[in-house]
Amino acid sequence: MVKTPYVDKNGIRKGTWSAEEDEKLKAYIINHGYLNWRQLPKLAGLSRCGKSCRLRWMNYLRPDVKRGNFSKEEENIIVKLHESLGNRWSVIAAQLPGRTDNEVKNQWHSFLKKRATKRSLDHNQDDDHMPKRKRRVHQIKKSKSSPLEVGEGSFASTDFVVHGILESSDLSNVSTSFNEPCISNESTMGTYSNVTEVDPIMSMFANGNDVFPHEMLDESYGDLWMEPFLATNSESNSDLSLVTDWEYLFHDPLPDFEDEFHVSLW
DNA sequence: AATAGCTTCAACCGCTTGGAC
DNA sequence: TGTCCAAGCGGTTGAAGCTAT
Repeated sequence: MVKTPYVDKNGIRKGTWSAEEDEKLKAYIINHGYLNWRQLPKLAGLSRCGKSCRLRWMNYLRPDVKRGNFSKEEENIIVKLHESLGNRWSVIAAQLPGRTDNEVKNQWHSFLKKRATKRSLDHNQDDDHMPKRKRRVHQIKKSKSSPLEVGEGSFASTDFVVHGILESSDLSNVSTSFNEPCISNESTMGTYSNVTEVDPIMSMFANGNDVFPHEMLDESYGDLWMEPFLATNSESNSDLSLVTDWEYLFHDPLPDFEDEFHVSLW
């Protein structure tokens, strides 16, 4: 399952990483961090391009990468998030501590896609019986490359779009050896903190509830990436209203978490 | 046992984004 | 405002491993 190593015309090594290369990269990053991926291979004594080094570190070498099979809970999260976010693998992966976008993507294509398709078909049969509830149309900042409209799934044809999902939440008790920027999206996600509490939403989800709360934030709540999403207790709910159209999104009854979160329904 | 077809997943490629100037 | 560059993201590829015949 590996690509045969070779050296391209520029003398850049490609393909599978050797154990020696791994060690060099790891040692360099542990000692110096990674400020400039393009310079890094030179400084670390590697004949690789910076991109390749970055990928190797992010997807394989960094200490908090979780190896092994996906749990049922993780699979459920992927399916649910994919329903609302589409192929935004890095965003989805950010909700799965220790999992990379590449892993999530591979898992989706090799297994979960079939499951989700089946689920979607099942749900579509029920669409006519859905409760008609008033829905707010969220305006989204649409980028050229990553439109947020959902192109597939059971609600693709409606007026509903997801404004964004709060990504700054650290949904795990992630601990990392380094005080590095959050790896999945350095530019927007801040840093890993020493989070010791599991997010209640996630713990609820992990505890077997087949539901996942999506929060659609109104523009007025500010930059969605900057908001401290962790409304981990009721004290914080005055600043951050979590708005959801839960049943519409997931065709599931709204779970009983209104005690912990301020949930607005229309 | 041989082999064809399928699955898995590490790695690459090309495009987009965002910051600096 | 436009250009350049580094980093990030998602799609795709390729080869080993697995399974069915």
